Amino acid sequence: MIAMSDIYDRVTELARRRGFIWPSSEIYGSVAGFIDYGPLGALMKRRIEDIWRDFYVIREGYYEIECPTVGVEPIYVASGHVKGFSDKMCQCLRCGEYLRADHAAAGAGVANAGVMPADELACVLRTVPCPSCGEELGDVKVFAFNLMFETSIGPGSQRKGYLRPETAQGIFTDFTRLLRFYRDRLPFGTVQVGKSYRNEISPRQGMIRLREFTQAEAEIFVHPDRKDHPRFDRYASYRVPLLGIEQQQSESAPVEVAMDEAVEKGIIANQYVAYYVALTHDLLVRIGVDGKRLRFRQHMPDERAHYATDCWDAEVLSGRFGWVELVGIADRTDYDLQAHSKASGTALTVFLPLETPRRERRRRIIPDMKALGPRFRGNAKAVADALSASEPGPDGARVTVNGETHLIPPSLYQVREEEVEVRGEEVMPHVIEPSYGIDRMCYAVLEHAYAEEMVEGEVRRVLRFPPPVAPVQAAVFPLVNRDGLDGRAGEIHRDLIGAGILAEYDDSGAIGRRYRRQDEVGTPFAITVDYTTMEDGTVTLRDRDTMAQVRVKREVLILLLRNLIKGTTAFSTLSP
RNA sequence: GCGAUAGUAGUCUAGUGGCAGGACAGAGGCUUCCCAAGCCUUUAGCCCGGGUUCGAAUCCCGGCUAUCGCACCA
Repeated sequence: MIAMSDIYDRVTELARRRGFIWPSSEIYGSVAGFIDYGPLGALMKRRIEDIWRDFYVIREGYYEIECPTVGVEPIYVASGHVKGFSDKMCQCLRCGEYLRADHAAAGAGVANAGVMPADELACVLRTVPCPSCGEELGDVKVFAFNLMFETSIGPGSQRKGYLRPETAQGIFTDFTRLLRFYRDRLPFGTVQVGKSYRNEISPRQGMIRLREFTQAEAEIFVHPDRKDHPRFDRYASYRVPLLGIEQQQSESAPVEVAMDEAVEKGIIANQYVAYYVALTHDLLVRIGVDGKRLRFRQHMPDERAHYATDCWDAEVLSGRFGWVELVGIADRTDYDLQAHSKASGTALTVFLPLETPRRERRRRIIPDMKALGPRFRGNAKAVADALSASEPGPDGARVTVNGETHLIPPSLYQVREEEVEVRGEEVMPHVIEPSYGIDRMCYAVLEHAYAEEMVEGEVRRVLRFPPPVAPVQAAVFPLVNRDGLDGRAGEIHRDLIGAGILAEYDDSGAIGRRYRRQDEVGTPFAITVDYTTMEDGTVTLRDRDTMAQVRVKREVLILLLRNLIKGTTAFSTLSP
């Protein structure tokens, strides 16, 4: 067993040396919060993303879209990121410490510091002591630090843009197009996998907190009153370790609960959230996260965003970082669609027809524009709108426009009682959002896959990736480089590549060294050509985890390897 | 961002002012009938920029990065 405090160092050292993860732009000096994926890291990340797509795009049927990483300012004004993502800060002139301006003021007993504009804060702070050095702050500048990267679009016009802080907004801004694509029905979902950016003040923790990172997000649009998942039975009896609000308050351990029970008992708000909690558990275990070091923690009421009704984080136990959030699953209600609808003036609703249209009596007020126009001039339209929405009395209707109340006599409008057919209703969907941090998942898989064991007095280092995640899928070796063994091994290597299997060929040094080299990068299977191969056409197939070997006929090798790599066949079921 | 500590080959490391050394890894070769064996050859390094000095990996200043603490983490 490896000491937990060491594992981060060992994993990152291996990842650096063998081409998984590198510091970015090293020759010019790296920048914190940015990493490069080397050849094997990029492959592994791609495989994890593709497994994610198997779950969400193929199985759930939520098609993937791709939006720009640069977005115009109004998107992020509407989403709340311009306001909510920025902190008012100031720098102490004496000690140079950067401070949250509102925190400093509040700490000195200033009321409403959190909602105070910058110039007022600066004023208040004059006499406030610096929490760091104790000196009065005096004439400090208060400036907004926004966690979004800013940019400008095009020359001259200087239209302001931001690098997206999450992929979700692109899906919301495409809502009407998507609704049409999905033929005006609920529920439907859309996913996006891509880069997002947050200009963290001080990123640490390697791959855990990055300034540029990859997200995989699904936005599932559901009827606000129908949060039962149509395929809930798939995960109804699936058991997941849950650390609910109750367990956190009593500081007790997570409890294993089946999803149907969790919804019935009200631990999880609805079937949709529960379904994606279970699906996420399924997915994370599939890519190589250790199920014993995985839990789902519910956000405490004061922790979750004000619009979310329920939120669960998939957390994974890291030797270095403790419990780390990999995935957030939230019911975002209609917060985003409301915000974008309001800001853009576009209706972001779904027209849902009733099964049987119902007839309704309605009273309609029809303003006489010919008379209203000359009388109210510029305000005529507003008055007419207010009139239509009013409840007229016998003496007329009272309407308030621009703070003025007018009495409109009955001669200026008609009241018509009519029976209308109501064919359906406009509904603003709620959004269920599972949001995955791909880079953190990659790190968690690396850390959980890393193992050291003693073999004949030597340390063997292995990355025990599940075969579908392993960057290199197979290796081919000649036992020795003579008597035609190397030529035969070369043929087999070409066969594998021709079959779409990513295989490496290695004939250097001793066979044991080659096995170890592949163990270290997690290659699950090795094929060795020996003298028996030359006699009867069989090869040795060696398993990374157990180092066990079986003899396999060359004709079935490719089919067998495909099944082993997919995970549909286990090596342990093969006879030696 | 502040404070402390550190930065020498791909990796780990020795080197307190005087020719930068080793181990492992890598490459080429020999050897080798299944798990980092052995032998020969070989590639490769003082984080960046200034300063002090006859002379700096070493001392000083600044920057960058990493680790820890603080702050930050919608």
